[in-house]
Amino acid sequence: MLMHNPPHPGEIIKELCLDPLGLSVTEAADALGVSRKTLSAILNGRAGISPEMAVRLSIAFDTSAESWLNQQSQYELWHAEQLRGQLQVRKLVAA
Amino acid sequence: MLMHNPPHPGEIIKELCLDPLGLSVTEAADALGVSRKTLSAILNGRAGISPEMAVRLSIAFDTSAESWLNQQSQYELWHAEQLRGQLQVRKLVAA
DNA sequence: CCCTTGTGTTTGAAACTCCGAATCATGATG
DNA sequence: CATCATGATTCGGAGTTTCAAACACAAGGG
Repeated sequence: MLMHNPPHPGEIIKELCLDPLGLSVTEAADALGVSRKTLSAILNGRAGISPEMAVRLSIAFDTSAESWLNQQSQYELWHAEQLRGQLQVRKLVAA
Repeated sequence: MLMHNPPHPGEIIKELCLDPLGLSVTEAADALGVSRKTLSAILNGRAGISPEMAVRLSIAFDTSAESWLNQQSQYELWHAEQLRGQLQVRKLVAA
């Protein structure tokens, strides 16, 4: 079922972008053009990756904005899927 | 560059789900378990597809929640990309 | 003609999220 | 001890998703 609880994208940013370059939160936030608080919240999973933030990440780290946004989507979707059984929805098309 | 302004996902829902089945906004909203207002806002592009709504759509129309959420992401990303040049971001990795 | 019913949309309010400025707590340096 | 940098937290503002209620509009029935 592949029901593995995915890590929040901020964890990925830290491990994949900040740590390898030895960047502090302050340095990275400054480069990204956002406040330390904003980046800190993302790294600690208290904020998601907004579309604008995805573009910022893509510029600073030469990656694809789409991949960051998709990771965020997958993370949010996993949590929404946990509620699938509780949603009162009527099927309109045969399974 | 494929810079085609993408339609908001609500338009897709209407054309791909409601219209083929001859469903009214009222009927579809009722089946999805949300208010008419909520669905109306989505169809008219004044609201996005939330993760929970993506799961609702996947149940009612036997589709993948991921595809709906990805369409929403792509739509938001396109708008964010329009601001790419205005963002004050410093490259941390060589292009 | 008026009244009811059904349609889609809009208004008003509550809850939530992302963000910056300011503040706090911690640890290092002089 | 005092100072400073770092990361996290609190406070407030702006935007978004949601519902309940009310709105405008059309189509029929009395």
